[in-house]
Amino acid sequence: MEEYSTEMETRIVDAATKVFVVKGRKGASMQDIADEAGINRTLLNYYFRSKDKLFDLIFDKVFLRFIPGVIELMKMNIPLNERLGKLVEIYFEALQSSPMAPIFILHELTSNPEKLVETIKSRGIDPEELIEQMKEEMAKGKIRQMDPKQLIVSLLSLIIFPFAAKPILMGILLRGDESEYQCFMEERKSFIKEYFITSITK
Amino acid sequence: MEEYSTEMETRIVDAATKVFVVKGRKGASMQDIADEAGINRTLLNYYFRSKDKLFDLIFDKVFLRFIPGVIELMKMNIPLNERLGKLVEIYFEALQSSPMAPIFILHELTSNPEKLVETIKSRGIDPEELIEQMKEEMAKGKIRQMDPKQLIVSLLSLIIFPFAAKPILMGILLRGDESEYQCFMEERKSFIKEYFITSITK
DNA sequence: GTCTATATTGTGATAGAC
DNA sequence: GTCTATCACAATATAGAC
Repeated sequence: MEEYSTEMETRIVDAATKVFVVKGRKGASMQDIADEAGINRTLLNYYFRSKDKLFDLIFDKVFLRFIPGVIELMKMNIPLNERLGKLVEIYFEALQSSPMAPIFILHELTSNPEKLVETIKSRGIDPEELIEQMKEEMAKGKIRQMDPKQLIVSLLSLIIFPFAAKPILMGILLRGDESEYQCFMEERKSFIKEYFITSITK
Repeated sequence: MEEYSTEMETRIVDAATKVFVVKGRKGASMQDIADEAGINRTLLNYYFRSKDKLFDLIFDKVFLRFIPGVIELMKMNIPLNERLGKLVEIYFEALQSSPMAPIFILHELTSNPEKLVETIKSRGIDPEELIEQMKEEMAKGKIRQMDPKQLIVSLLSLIIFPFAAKPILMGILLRGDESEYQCFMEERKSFIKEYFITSITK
């Protein structure tokens, strides 16, 4: 029985992730990845057969970074505002270690929409439970009346967009200062909790 | 003196825009664009010299769709909540005619960050005036105390992200129903005004 | 201006020596 | 497993006929 993941394999996967996430499926070449890994180009084919196979592997891996935490969260039996607060924590942590992931995922999905079905449907991602809880708490008068879906999308927007739009924010709003961006993102977490989550709670 | 834009040129630009916006700089081939325009491939080189030149033209054009309206808005002398409401209107209109533009722009900027300087800095985009107005109205107690930059980014997030994330929303939240997505986006405009803009106003 | 033919380069992938 | 050599093909771009 062989190992599932050799040292060389993880080395390649790490390099491929870096390159694919920034340049995308077409923008990245096998040479780029080999250079990043510091190995010969043909080794990529030896270990992963084809570029497309390697890409699909990376895409799944990057995409999955944003799933398990949410699944875990859904299992907890806690009040809505607490749950939404934890959602912010989970996504910020995932995004801070993969800030480019949103653009990578969304660009691939727009130029390759059929991919969505394969990747998502197979996992147990279902916001129905969260929506139910929202409706309940609205009925009880604990939070303001609104469409639960609008609320979910709003929260995700507030969290994810600033990571995706980093280059624009840096250029226009923060005058190219990297440390100012870090500072901005640091404060953002509490901003979302204080000004959004709090304000929907009655 | 020749015309600045012949019929063939606009035909090519229209086709190139469609293709580039969906597939990106590398993902799109000259053949794709020629097919979309229904012309011979070599005519693209005849009219626009190279793929990169054509792409840069398209990128500028698409990017600029989101600028003039905001510039116009900044000149108006109106209260903040009204101004933010108009900002929502302007962006929704621009985004509804180019829903893929955000991903297109952000993907290009992440894999090509130096591009930002050339494209943005040359235009007169400066949020300083908007930030000033926010500070004033906070000082007067008209809106809640908060970092003006967080507020701007939040508003842009709420507007832009749902367009960029269309494939995800369709797949997970709306179960693949296109008309439900249209309906969702239609309601979103008033949702943002009612639940976000209103809630920051004291 | 528009086409065909062709040059040229980049890139993914495999064969085979070591 | 890792390398060199090579193939096959796709893609950009240009030259030149019409």
